[in-house]
Amino acid sequence: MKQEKLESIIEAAKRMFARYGQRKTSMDELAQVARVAKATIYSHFGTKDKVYQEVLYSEINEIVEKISAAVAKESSPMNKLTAFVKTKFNQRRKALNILNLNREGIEKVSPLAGEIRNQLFEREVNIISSILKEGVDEGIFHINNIILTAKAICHALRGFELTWLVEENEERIDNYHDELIRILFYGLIGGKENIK
Amino acid sequence: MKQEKLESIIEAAKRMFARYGQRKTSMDELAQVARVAKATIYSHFGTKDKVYQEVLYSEINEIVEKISAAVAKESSPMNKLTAFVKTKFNQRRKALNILNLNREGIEKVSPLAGEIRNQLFEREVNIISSILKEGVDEGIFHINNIILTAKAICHALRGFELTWLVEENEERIDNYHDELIRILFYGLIGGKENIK
Amino acid sequence: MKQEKLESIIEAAKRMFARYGQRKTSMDELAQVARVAKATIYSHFGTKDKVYQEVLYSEINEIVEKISAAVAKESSPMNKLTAFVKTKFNQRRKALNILNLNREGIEKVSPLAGEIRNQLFEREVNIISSILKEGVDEGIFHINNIILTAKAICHALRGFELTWLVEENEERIDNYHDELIRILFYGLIGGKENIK
Amino acid sequence: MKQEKLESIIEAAKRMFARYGQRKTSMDELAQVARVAKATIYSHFGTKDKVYQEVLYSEINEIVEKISAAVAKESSPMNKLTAFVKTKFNQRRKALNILNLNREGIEKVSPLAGEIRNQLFEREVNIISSILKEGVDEGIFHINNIILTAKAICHALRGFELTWLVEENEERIDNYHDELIRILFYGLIGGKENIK
DNA sequence: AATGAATGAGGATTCATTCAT
DNA sequence: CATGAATGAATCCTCATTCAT
Repeated sequence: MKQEKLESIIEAAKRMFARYGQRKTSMDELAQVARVAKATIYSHFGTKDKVYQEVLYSEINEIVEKISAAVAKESSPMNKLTAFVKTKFNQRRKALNILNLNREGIEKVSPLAGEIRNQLFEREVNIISSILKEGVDEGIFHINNIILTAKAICHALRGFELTWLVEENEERIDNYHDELIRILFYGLIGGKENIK
Repeated sequence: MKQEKLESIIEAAKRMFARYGQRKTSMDELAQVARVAKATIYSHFGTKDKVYQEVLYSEINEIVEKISAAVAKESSPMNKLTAFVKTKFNQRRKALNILNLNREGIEKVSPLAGEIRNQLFEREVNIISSILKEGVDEGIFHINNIILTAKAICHALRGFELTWLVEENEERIDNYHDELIRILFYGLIGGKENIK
Repeated sequence: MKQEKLESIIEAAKRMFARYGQRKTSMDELAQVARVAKATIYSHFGTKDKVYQEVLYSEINEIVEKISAAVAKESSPMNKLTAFVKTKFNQRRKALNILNLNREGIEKVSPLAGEIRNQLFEREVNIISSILKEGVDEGIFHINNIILTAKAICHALRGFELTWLVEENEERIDNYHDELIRILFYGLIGGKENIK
Repeated sequence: MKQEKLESIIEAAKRMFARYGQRKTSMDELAQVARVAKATIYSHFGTKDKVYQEVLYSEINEIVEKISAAVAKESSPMNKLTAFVKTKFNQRRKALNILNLNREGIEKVSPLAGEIRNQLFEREVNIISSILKEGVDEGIFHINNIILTAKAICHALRGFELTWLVEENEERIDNYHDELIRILFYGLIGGKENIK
């Protein structure tokens, strides 16, 4: 397929899936927006679901890349963790579909989509684990089970994803994140008078 | 409408929406399962969405009731917080539709559903705020902005909801929760050597 | 469903399936011809195939009825056999779809259709068997295996069905039938000088 | 076109048309099975129907050849007739598409296909006619109108073709054929006590 | 000659909703 | 109040065929 058309389809799919979700995005409209015949999309992707998956894969790769890069720039575990959270949340606009995965059915919409989502989760857990281990080795973090803690943090962070598209006020969201980071580091008991 | 039929409809709706989601539950099937004519549902609820909302309202009321009761039983803020988390997650089987709201589209599925969901969120934030305030007053918790912290915690907890239906292993989920609670209290830096 | 619309659908289906075959008859056109909404057909029949089967059943019942009646009118086995053949072939215009079953795919088009077709075959075999038995009892026919002979005759008669729609000249077809009947009674060796 | 590719296409077409019928065999699949680009088939054959016809021609030629050879081997008219029937039915596996022509639409599938089919019919009638004439000349067969009788026999034989692919039990089919041959020779009245 | 790409024209089926009885 | 019947609007997908290279 000509690169031009293929990109047009993917681009349109990214936008439309993001805005309307997998279910509500019809192949008719997608073809219209991509300025391509519907059958052209089918000749290349075969299924609506395949198009969706393609978009998803592209997004999680981009996210992980950006996060990894941001984390690598920092030297202390605490800063790395902060960088992780900040970067993850700043990627929100470029990964609207992964987000929607939280808002639309997962297995119900696309069986493979759940798997893709889990892939992202695993990779995030790996990065967090590395950071935590580093912190433990340096004597900064005090954790018994690193993997478990990493997963708990990733689960918790996922909760914020849900807010991204609903809450309009960016500043307020950032405040939540700051607060979450403080809790992560110092807990409700340790206090946060030393932070920032 | 006869009480009997109405209950049959609601009950069927709860089960089917929970299992298939709003979108994938057709009014045809719903009527069939409820042993009622489709038009009967319409004559009473008017819209598929209205049926859905009725189910959601019923569920969030039940959840908040249970959580409030569990929290009231405890005396220390720390135990109250723990009770909150445990109870919230134990309600999962009785509130499958609220859960699905995280997994299916929100506004995309039902405009009002998002509002209902937010209602639950607000009520949870209120409960958490009360607990935090109590802890601050007693000098146990060290927090600057209580509301902000409460919201951050609620957001974080929401992340775990997503896991409920996917993860099969209950025990593992409980471990995550324990770990999260520890982090909430002591943070990554404070350690958790004093807990449990 | 109102009798009126239902009949309109069945009638249109009979005509269209007969003319275009199951595959080439689109539900869109069928609905249009029946002056009914496409969904109306689906609400009653559920599937294109179900509509087809309904038509088929109706036709084989009519055929068997007519044949049975015609056979019952005759007294001698030879005349009964002749009546069978003549009547069967005169029903052709009223059972175009059963005919088409020979010309379109059977299992390939509709799994059940093959079964329905076989049903007709079985009933025809039964009628022929009765006639043959009568003839044998009266000492007119000389046959070892009645069932086998009945089936062979029915198979052979089926071959003529294929011609019905292709051959235009009715008279010529009738000649073939006369010839076939003579062969059936006297064979190639016995000659036919005594007949008619 | 390279001989290799052309043969690959024809061979694949024979198999696929035989198994799925003209309609259900898509050019996409055919190209895939033949390991050729779809457009390659079109550049050579022009139309799906042309491919089909090519296959049909090839098959009827083979059938007639085999039948003629088998008939030529026998000397008595009765044995020739028997050889005709046996050989015709033994060719069934090598001429699946001609068979399918009885099971799929004819004109509806391919306008020319009907003609090709008739060609086979005519050639079969010619062979039978020759045999019958020989029998009449030798005083063995007693027939008034040879052509008519030949056609009637061919029509009847066609009825058995339909059974070939449905009935699984070969032995049972052979019994029907024996029975048919007996009827052809001796009729229902003449009896068959002298046969075999 | 061979092909990858593109497409127009359907085609079956689903579904929320309305309405006369 | 309850319902059987009817429907318009979508929706995903298939396929024979064309065409530039």
